Parts: sequence; structure tokens; C-alpha cells
Amino acid sequence: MAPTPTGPDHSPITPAAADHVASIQAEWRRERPDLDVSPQAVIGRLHRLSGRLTEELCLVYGRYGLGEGEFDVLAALRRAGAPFERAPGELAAHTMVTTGAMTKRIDRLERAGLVTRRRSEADGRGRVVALTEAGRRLFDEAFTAHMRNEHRLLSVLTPEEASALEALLTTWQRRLDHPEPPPAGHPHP
Amino acid sequence: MAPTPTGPDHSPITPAAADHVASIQAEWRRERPDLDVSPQAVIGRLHRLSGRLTEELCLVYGRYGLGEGEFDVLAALRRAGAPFERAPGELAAHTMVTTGAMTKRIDRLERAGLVTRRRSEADGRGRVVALTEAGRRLFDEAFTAHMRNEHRLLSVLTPEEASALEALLTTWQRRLDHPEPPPAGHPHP
DNA sequence: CCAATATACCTTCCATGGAAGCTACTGCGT
DNA sequence: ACGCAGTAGCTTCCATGGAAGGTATATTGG
Repeated sequence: MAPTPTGPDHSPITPAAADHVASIQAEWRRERPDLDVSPQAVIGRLHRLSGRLTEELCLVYGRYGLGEGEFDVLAALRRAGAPFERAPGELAAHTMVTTGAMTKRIDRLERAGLVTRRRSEADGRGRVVALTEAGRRLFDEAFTAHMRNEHRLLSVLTPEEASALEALLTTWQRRLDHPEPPPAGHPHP
Repeated sequence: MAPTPTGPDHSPITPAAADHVASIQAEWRRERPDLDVSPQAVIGRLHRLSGRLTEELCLVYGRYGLGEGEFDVLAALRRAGAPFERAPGELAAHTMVTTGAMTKRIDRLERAGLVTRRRSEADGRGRVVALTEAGRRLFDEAFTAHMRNEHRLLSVLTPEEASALEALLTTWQRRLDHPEPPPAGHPHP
């Protein structure tokens, strides 16, 4: 579905509800008055906003012939620093996909000449994926554009808003990962 | 076996970095000191948290034999209110997928006996997708569990934190949709 | 009424990723 | 040395969704 952000009418796909989530909540309150659907106000909006931002980011990746997956792999290699090498398993862990998916991402990048794959000298089971010079150049350019894009997307928030949002997101993630840290005691079995 | 003093040490796929995003930013500051990567603090965390929450939600969907897509379609039908009917195009718009994807979702739900498909009487081109009694029962049960799950996930935030987060997310989404609303004027042709 | 165009859904093909199993290699215990 | 368990990456199959085009029906101008 072409989002056509510039498109005039196109109301069918984008109900253009000032706030889609709010109207969904209203419908649930009518249909299931027995439930408290207030968490959707946060979780639903987070989900939608995340999707919206990802969509925008992918537009930039696409300009460099990259998908989100390929971009992430190149980023992990670039972040490693010279000589820009990592094992496939490391890359899979960093980008949160299975090793099977990583194999295929590396296949595509190798075919495009952006990375090379060779056997590890230290461990015959292992492989080493390395950024090629072409890969590093393309990625550095793409990443620069990517950061420009992220700045643009974030620029509609004030620095205070962005900072408050960052803190809340960090807190939430941390508390999900570590359910009960405050009450000291019980080191548990 | 890894001692991991404090580490919950789960799967190798989840590096369990206390804050993965922060360490990624540190790497970028070392490798690309020319760029300001601060937006990642917000966008990266939003992306990761969204993925984490979606994962948790899908676990509940799965307990009822539903994928995220099917759950969304059933939700849109259920929200419509009795007799729980909508056109495929409406469903596609509500759930933000293409009509092609919607056709396949409806195929699966129809095969599972959760919805029916019939021709529209008013418009021969149109179809009407309706929740079956079995579909409504299954979904109402699944949705109750889903909301319990969302309450659980949100419960690690205080009501004040949740409310602040909701406000920030709403603001961001709104400003992305409507780039320049404040300077009143130009009702434009 | 007929032709031309628009609409609504479906079909086909392709891209991507997960799950599970396979293969090659390492490293340890005997 | 030798064999076996563990590890790393790869392969296969399947599920899901997007893009583009096809088909049937509706609508409109003549």
C-alpha cells in the first residue's frame, strides 16, 4: 500500500483519525465495558509510532539499496571498528535474529560485494564476516543520511520532551528485564 | 558453565546488555565522532521496546492459535459491534496492511471457522466478512487474556510514568502527522 | 443501452525471517 | 589416539506480507 505521504485525499487507508488509538479505545469501551483497556493507550501508541518511524527509516535505507536487515548487519560490522570483522553468531546476537536469518542476510550482502566471508583461522567451525572497502564506503554514506533522518524525525520534539521520553523508555525496558530489583534481600537459591 | 554473577544469562540471542542501546551509542561515538548519534537514544530504545512488547503479546495470541495478523482482524471485527461484520477493504485499512495480505488473513480465519465470507448484497464487487459465533467466543476469551497481559507489562511503570509516556507518544505521533500546526492562519484554498 | 473508466477483491510471485535439523569442527575424557 | 558431546554455521521448509496485475462489478458520459 503506497503510503503516499504527500497524497491528498486517500482517506480510506489512513482514517486520518486525529488519534486512531483513541477511537479504538472508545469502541472497546462500548463493546467490552467489562474490561479496562487503558494500557492500549500506551502500548498501542508505542506500537504504531514505532512502525511509523521504522517505515521512515527504511525509506533512507532503500535509497542505498539496503533493507533494514542488511543495514543492521553493516552497522554492527562498522561499529566493531577496523578491521570491521565479526562472526556470524555475534552479528545474529547483536541484531536479534536467528543464525538462519543471519546466514541469508550475509548471503545477500556478499552477493552485493559489501562483505566477504572466510574461515576463521583460530576455529575451523567459525567464519569471519568482514566489511569490504566498498561496503564501508557505502555504509558510512548511508549511516550519515540515516542519522540526518533520525534528527529530522526527532526534531518535532523539544529537547526536554525527547529527554523525558528517553528516560521513560529506558526505565520501562530495564524494569521488564529485571522484574524486582529494589527490595534488597533474598539473593534467592 | 558461565558464572555470570549477576546475569540472568538467558539465550545467546538476547545479549542481556544492561542497556544495549547505550553501548551501541558508545561504539558509534568512538567510530564516528563526527556524527551526533543522540537520536538513537530515543528511536533505538523505542524500536527495541516495541519489539519486546510485541513478542510478549504474541505469546498470548499463540495460546489461542492466533498470529498477530489474525488477532488484529478479529479485533477489528469485534470492535465493529454486532453483527460483527466489515468489508475486507475496511479491515485492511484498520489494520494497516495491503488488501492482498488481508485476503490471506481472511483465508486463514475462514479455514479455521472463525469468520465467514459472503458477497455484499448492495455491491456485487464487495464482500462481507463476519465473525462466527465460535470466532466471537474465541476472540473474547483471547482478548480478555490479552488485556490482562497488557496490564501486566504496563504494571512495572507507575501510573504517573505511564501517563507521561502516553502523552509524549501521542504528541510525537501527532506532530509527525501534522508538521506545522501552531502558527494559526492560512486556512488555505 | 453501450463503452470507458473506476472500484473491490483476489491471484501470483517474490522477499524476508523463524524453526528445526544437518554438517563440520573442536576439545575433553579415557 | 579415539570417540563423543558441544558449538558454529548452513540448509530446508514453511509462514507471512508487499507489489503488481487480473477479474468481476459498478458508475458515468454519450
